Amino acid sequence: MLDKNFNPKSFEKNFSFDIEASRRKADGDPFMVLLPPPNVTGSLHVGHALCFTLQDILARYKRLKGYDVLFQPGLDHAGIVTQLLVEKQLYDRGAEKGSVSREALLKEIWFWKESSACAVIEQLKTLGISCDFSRLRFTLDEGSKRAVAKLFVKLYNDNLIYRGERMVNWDPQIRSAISDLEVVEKEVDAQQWYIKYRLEDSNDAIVVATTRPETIFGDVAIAVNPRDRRHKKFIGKNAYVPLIDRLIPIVADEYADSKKGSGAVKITPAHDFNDFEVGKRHRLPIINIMNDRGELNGAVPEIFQYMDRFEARRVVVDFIEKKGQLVKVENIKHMAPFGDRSGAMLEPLITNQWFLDAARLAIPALEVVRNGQVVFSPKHWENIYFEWLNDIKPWCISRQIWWGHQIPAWYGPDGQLFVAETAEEATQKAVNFYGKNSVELVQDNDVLDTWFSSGMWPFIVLGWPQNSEEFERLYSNMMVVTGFDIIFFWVARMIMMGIYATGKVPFKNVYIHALVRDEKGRKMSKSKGNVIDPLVLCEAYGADAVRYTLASMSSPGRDIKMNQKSIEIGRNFLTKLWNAVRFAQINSCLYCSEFDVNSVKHPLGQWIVQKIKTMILDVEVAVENYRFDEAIRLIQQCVWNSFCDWYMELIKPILQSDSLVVAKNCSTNSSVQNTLLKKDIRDVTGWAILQLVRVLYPFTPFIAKKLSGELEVTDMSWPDAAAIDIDGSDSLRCIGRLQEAITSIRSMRQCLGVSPSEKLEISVESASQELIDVVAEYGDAFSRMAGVSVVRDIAGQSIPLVVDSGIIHVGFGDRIDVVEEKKRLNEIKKKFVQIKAESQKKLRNKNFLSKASADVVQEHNDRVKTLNERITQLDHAIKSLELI
RNA sequence: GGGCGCAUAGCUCAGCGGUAGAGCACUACGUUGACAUCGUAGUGGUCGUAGGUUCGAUUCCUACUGCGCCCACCA
Repeated sequence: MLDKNFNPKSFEKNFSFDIEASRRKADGDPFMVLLPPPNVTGSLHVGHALCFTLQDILARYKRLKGYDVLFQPGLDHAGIVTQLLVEKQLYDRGAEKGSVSREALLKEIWFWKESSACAVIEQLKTLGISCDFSRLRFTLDEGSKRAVAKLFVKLYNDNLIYRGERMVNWDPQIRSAISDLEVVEKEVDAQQWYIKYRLEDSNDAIVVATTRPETIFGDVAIAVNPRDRRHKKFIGKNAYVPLIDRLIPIVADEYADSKKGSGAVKITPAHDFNDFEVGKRHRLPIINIMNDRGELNGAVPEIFQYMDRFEARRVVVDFIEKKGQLVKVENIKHMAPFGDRSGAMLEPLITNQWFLDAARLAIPALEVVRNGQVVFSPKHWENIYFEWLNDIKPWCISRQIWWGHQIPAWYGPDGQLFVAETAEEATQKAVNFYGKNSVELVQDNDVLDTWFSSGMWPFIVLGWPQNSEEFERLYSNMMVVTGFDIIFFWVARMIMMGIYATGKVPFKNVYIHALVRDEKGRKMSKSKGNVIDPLVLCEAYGADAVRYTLASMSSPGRDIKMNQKSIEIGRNFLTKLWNAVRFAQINSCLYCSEFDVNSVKHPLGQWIVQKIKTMILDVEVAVENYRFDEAIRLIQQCVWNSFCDWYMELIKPILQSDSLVVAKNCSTNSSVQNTLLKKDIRDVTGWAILQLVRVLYPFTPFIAKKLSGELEVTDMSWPDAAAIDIDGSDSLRCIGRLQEAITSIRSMRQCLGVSPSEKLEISVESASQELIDVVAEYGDAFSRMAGVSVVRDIAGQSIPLVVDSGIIHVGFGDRIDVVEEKKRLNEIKKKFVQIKAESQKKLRNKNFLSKASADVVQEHNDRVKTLNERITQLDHAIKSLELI
């Protein structure tokens, strides 16, 4: 028997994670969900909780449906983030910066990774994410390493990977290159200095505006716009770079914008992406003045050497000012690039890096989305995908850090490059190349961008490059659920690399879920302190409630604004469900396996069976369309409204009374009939609860498991709605009549301020035979729910209550205010007349009749007819009031 | 500068070419044997603005306004 109090902690913790249940089934159609591997660094946020919950709903739903489901878990080594984190821990423990060797650091990270991985998995389990944890993979495990090396070599041999000196975004804090995607632009307060560059052979000077005066040592030209009259005279002349008096040419280039700054721009090809291009066009030299720490290097005058870039900026400005070459300073706001991980201001820097020719891989990746082989939901994310891939730049894949896949490239003593899957292979190549017996090779120090291995994840986890049966079965049959922020980072790369490596798309469906924001709609971030920890929510409300609420708020194309209190939506619903099942238990409504739902004869039973059948079918559609919000709404409505508010209230008299009014046409021994009826209702109720629990299982697995256990049912399969075949239309109409009558009486009671404890007399003599029958059949429930006793003749005065099926007379003793009551009825009539008039107007419109669909015309005809009846009844009721 | 999304009840959001919905909040009443994490009944909306298409527009189209986001630009 269930406890009186619903306490999720009492059972959620008790369910040790069921690995068996999360394993694949041999039969069934294949379906795979690829969990976006969370960073091994740590704690999951609500966004993860949402993302994983939605995937888990899909995985569990498909399992119940009989699919062969693989829900593949994994962890990402998250190169830069993890290395920074562990380094910081080491420094915090007293290690000196720069003193830790590569081997020592890697050892430390591997050690730390073990415990962190466990913590992440525990969080997944707490949320009830039913991955097959026996198959847990890590993006830096041996299998991943082999696959990465293999693909790298293949790409290299196909000239899709190359090494070269290019300008990249450089993070001076991490001291590594990063990819364009890892650059975040932020608006910053800055200053713009106007500096005089003296001209050669003249006392004249040209004024150049710059926000980066420290880079003047790398200046190789000044560019002006050829159509800029102010500067035309300077073109072809030379100017002296301040402080160092190096002569540089003044060139004409469209890049110079006469509206910006002074109209003349200094060209520093080594430290600006645009200047680099201008430099190439004019064959200008490249002078690199910065080292990898963002300090000025040996190419600058000695006093500036090893000076930090920001310090150098101040000093340079100071010197220029003293020399009288500073014209003015402006305070401006402008966008500057920062590293998304370190937060440091980035430097464009020319370095030797490895690049992937993404543009070539993008061609088929674009095609598969265009032709519908891969479908995004919601659809509009495809535009974002196209936009990025259409203009994709070479991807810088090398990082100057240690934690990651070390690049499978080796150098000979003379710098000769050998790219191979293993050191042995590389050595063999070198031996052949040099014609010697042995060669000492040095492996490239760099590691690959973390997203390189992430992009290979769909086939890595399926054992690529081995072409297993599993791979054949599941690859291309998977589903990816993720946030829009990693469409470029991850989704696009999985498609590109998947097609390249295997010739097939890794998945057909990508569902992009909402972004979880705080209650004010701000993005959650540690610095704002508005982060909600899903574990805290699970602790407070239970994991089911968290899952339920997140799913209910997950409507497409809209971000989720949430606060902790919103989890009450789920908690309250589950409490209601819990109590409903408790009620069933108290009344011995258990699931009976011999029970045949199609044999249900009692209208109440037919009614709830019908409601549940419809709900199941609708939920199926909703889930298949990733409308998790819709699914939750449907379930909640069925459970709370149909099952609890109506069905359970209506069956109470049958279950609880020994002397119930015998159903119509039951002429034989009434106690025998009672017992049969009770048994019938109990069976239906037990059956109904089991269906509700099964439908809820994908969404709220813990409570579903607990409740199905209470019903002594272990088999969890999705209810087969198609097998439910009863004609419940009469029951639906009949219970509908009952509902309307009860609601109307309750409403009138409230309106007249009659205490709920006071029984009212009603008479249904003027109603249709159908309503008379229904009231007779459900007399007890009716009396109880409406707080009335049904009589033939009302003792005192009565008010006519007009419902769909006729007039119910309600006795109100001497409380009746005839004038008020007439007014009320007239208001209702007025509304009906108005609606009727609208329909009639349409029906008089020839265009409407000829152009509107037959259904709609019929609907309006029916409406007019129904309203006529009700208006007649209202008139009748008003007239009867006048007789009082 | 280019693009995308959103605008519906006090709040959070569904919906939809044919009589505007839910949850929360609010008001009134209520602890009748599943449930106060509850029940019953209510209050509350010219569906952002202006045009257009249509027999009919909250729904489709266009423009505009406001909010949010992505990409690009960075002297």
